[in-house]
Amino acid sequence: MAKELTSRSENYSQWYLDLVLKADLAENSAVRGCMVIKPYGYAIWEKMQAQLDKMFKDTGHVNAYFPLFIPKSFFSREAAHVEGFAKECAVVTHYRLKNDPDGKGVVIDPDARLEEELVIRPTSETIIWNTYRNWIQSHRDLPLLINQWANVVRWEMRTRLFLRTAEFLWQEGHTAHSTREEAIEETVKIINLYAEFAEKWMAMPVVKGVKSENERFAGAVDTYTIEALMQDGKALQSGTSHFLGQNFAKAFDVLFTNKEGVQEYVWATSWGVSTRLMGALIMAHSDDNGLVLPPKLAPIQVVIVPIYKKMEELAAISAKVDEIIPKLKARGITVKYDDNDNRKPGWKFAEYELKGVPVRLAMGPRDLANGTVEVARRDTLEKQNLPVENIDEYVEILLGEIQENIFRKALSFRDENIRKADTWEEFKQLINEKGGFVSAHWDGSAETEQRIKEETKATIRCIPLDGEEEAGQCIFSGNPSSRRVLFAVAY
RNA sequence: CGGGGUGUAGCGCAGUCCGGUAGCGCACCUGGUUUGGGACCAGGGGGUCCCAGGUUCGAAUCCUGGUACCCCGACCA
Repeated sequence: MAKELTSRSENYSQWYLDLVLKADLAENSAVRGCMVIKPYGYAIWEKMQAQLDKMFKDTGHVNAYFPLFIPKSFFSREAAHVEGFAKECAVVTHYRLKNDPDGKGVVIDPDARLEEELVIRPTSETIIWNTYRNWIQSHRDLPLLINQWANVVRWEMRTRLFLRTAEFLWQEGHTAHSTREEAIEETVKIINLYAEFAEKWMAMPVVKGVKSENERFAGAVDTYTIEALMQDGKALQSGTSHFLGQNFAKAFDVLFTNKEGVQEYVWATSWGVSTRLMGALIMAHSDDNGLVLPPKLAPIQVVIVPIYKKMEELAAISAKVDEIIPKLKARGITVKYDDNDNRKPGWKFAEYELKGVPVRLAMGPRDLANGTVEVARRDTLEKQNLPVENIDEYVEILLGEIQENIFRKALSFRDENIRKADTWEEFKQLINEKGGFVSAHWDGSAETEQRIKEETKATIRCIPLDGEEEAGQCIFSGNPSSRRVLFAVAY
């Protein structure tokens, strides 16, 4: 019993941390706030990347790469943007080290000070729009639909593996359009794409909506978001898509000549999802036995464990397994045969449950004699013995079933945890005692939002896109409101 | 940046109050027995006790200064 997980009921955040460490997803590095993503964790991220990249390309986007460093002056161009990001940036001031004159290691060479400091990108709008100025002259150059996969740095004060790290991996899309309508259409297209990815691939239901002014991206006109609900009742912002209006075009002088021959500022969007999605994925489905991964993103979808006493038995089992593996692979299923003799079956069962492998096949002498195999599914922990012929077909169907089942489970949890509040007392009680999303009327003012946050820690997660017009009164101020918004305590 | 805590083997910790041979569990190595839910026995290897200075015959332990990380708040994808 090497790896004990803290249970969720005992201490949810410790459970999360234990899980990330013990499932070998990531660990803290020698650098404060920065993590090492380990091979198993990175393999999950690669699967996410592959699918997202495909979805971006299917919608007409192309990849490019812009520099890690951004001249400091670029940050002063867009006022709201500076305000939002300036505080948390890492800055490069020198370009050379030299041997310490006292003979101890190296020191910064004071003669190597940069003329202009370089900011390590917290996001790339500025460097990209500075570049777009040279790329865009005419409406014929538009739209420009570019994505980049990159790392960014935000000097966060408190960090948590995957959920908030000083350096993180993400993709950031930056598009340029000739009309406001087209840019808004792009913003919405992407938030829908993110929602589809979250639900179909991560099996994680999300609420699509628009951010309030307080929660909006620095420099955006509108921020669209997908919000997910974690098992502890806290919300996690999982992806954002921003309509930037002409703010960055104006800041970086990006103009195009329209069909009428008139110069206009370009319309912009930007959008991103990050390795935070890993945190969301981990928390969305996992249990006290470890990770539960949706089959579509599991690096190993099926593990086969042999059970044997003598080496002859192992040989016989391996021969049978060698027939099964090609059939599974032919169906596009990723399979691992763990015939490592140093670990007992019980150890392997526990280990692969911890790692969230969706399906486990176990085969021993008994199965060999009966022509069967033991099939165990990670989501429900159910086991059954099935005939070994056509097991590949069964496993393929089962993987699909698991994908659906964990989504349904997460969806009903989410839906059970959206509650309406019509009075301030009711609101406070729901936030404090039940958590989850609370749907309530809000007067639309930043002050009210701020006061609610101070008193309950709850913030407006979003104004849901599918919300209906409904006359009501703000739960805090009593002022009139035309629709409900979703509040929650967030990560 | 405020409040609290911790730095001792790869990991988790005891030892520190009261100075005197650096320990335990897991992991690791060797051999054997095991293998249908985290095996057992025997043997073995592994340490600048966070750093610097001080007190002392002698410091993981006492004193001074530093430093790193973790947790709780304010800030955030």
